[in-house]
Amino acid sequence: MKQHQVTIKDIAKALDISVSTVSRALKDHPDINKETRKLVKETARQMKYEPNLLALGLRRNKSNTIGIIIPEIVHHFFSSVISGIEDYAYERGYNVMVCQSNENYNREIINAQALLSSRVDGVLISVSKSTLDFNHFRNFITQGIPMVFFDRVCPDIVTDRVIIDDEGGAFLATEHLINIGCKRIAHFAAPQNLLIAQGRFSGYQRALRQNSIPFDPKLVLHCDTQELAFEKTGKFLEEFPDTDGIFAVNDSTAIAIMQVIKKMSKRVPDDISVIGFGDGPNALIACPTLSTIEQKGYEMGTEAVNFLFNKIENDISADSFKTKVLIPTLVKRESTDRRK
Amino acid sequence: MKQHQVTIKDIAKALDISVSTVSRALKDHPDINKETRKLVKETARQMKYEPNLLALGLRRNKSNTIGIIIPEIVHHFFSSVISGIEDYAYERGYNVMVCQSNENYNREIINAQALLSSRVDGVLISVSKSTLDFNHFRNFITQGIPMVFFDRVCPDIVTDRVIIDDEGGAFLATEHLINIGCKRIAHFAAPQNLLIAQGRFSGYQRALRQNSIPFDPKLVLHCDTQELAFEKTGKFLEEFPDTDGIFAVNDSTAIAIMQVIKKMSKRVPDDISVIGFGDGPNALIACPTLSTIEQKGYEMGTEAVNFLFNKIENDISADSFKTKVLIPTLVKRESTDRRK
DNA sequence: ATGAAAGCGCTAACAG
DNA sequence: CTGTTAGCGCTTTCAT
Repeated sequence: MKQHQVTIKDIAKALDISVSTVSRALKDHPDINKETRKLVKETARQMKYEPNLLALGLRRNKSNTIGIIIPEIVHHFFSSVISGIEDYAYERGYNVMVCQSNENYNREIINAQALLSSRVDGVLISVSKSTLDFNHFRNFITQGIPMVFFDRVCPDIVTDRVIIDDEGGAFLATEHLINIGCKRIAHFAAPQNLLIAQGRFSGYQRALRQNSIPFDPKLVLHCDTQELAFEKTGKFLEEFPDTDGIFAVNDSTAIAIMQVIKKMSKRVPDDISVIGFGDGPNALIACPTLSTIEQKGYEMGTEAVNFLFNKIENDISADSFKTKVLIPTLVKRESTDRRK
Repeated sequence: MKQHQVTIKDIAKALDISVSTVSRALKDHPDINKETRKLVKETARQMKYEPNLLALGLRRNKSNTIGIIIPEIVHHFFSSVISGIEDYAYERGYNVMVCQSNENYNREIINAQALLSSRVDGVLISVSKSTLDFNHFRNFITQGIPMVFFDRVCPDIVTDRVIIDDEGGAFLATEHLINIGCKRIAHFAAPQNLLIAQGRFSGYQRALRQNSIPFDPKLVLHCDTQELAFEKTGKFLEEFPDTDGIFAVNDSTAIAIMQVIKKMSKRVPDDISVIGFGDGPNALIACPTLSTIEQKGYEMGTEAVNFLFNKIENDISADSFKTKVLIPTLVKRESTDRRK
């Protein structure tokens, strides 16, 4: 059974002084006698006093907690972001509450409510694939709770944002395929309601255009997971056997595509070159190693939480909103290496 | 700036009734008139009322939050555990506070304090590699806060535990190497202060013993990360060129070992067979695909949090402690497939 | 069926 | 330098 945890009242009683003296002594209030302060602190230590954050939060209307809503934790990119957020929050003395939406809109709504109820001081959000309506996020704004979107941002809501230059990254990826000689380049894309998916698609198109390669909508399909790749790649390549390059919207899809290609006894990169997006650890493990676009998750986390703390701690500039765009870089590996 | 969030007081004022009526109406207290209840609930909805969990927690001495202390979030196994915990906690209406120790003892102490201050209702812990003293965890016991260790458990403290049968898993792995014909089997191990490392080492030894293969301490080395594997594998294999099997304490080490072996122009599995432990997604991506021991992270998370809720919600059996042992299974893949 | 008031742990006027 | 008191939002006796 949960015990009564030591309170300042207990300390006060033990020393026969008032709670306010204890409170002040613990936080080095200048008015307090040095002797008293020392005594109080020592007693607190002995009694294993830990301040009650619930009480403090109630009093100050500040929980010292930030919330995260993220599609899924088990994903190298997202867990890297969380790690960055956690490390930075730790330095600043904040706790982190993590909610995963599991790409589910309804769960995202409940997550938002939970964070509202927990009176978090700020939220960091990456929206679920299935989310089309964003009103559940507006409540944070109404309540004056700072909110920063990262990666999967919300198009309709004006807030701070940390994003990758998806368009630019996709452009780099596609142009790289063109440079190594690919003529018929397919794009395995994510659902177009996500801005990141739109950006990557645009970058792909721009690269084709700038290199005078005709855009063929048949070469673009919705396929953004390993499972879908296993399901669709075979049929796709039978239907379009002249495909000689594939730009996949993420690494795990790209790797699955390569595995299917290998099973079909075609070779990567010689018959079909493949490039992904993300540069997780898998890219280096895959055979051939996967060319991809580097996307710094940890850095995205620290940048996002940095924006958040700026808003939380100086509520002055509360209505100027910034967008930080992280510039991705091309990582060339074996899956696009045709020099032979 | 953080706004005043709507309270029951605001609702009471709006309807010109007392706060106690509002409170009761919101939680379907039988004494309340149906009309009133309906009215209150409707008004609450309109005013976007969200109960203040800080106040509730203070009042009830229960935060509806559970804490996790974990070595690192960016790790497939651990993030799977968190995911399991989060999903289950979500179902039960609990929030999850995540702290990562980054394998750092001092940070683990501070994490524990933070969770104590946040008055979490229970904690789930996997200890850091560098932790040798466990007194910071005892405070949870003193405070009557249920605690469950998972995977990296604490040897000295009596609590609920969820572990993998590491000894058994390691036995399976090693015996599999023996069965396919390996004679000189090395073990790339983790620091022996971790119980899991001890277990895996013992399983390795038992398999050798039961198969009458002499145990050679020179074939055991501390090497439990990708980096260490890149650094040490080459030298090791030069020194012991007759090594024909390696059991690595985890998958990422095993995969790095295979990469080094390939660079040395030896073949896996024919010259040296390799087996890992964990069965993360990497095992399937590696070339050759990695034989390994399956370790169910998500299930470990749900089991652990299930133990925790039993303790939290029926504080009756508060001093009977259970240990759940998850039985790992052998997954045979190409890295140990010598049938040719 | 509803209201008044106390109290959870803490801080911050205000008073001495 | 220290103590008294009110109040953060909520629940819960105890009245009515």
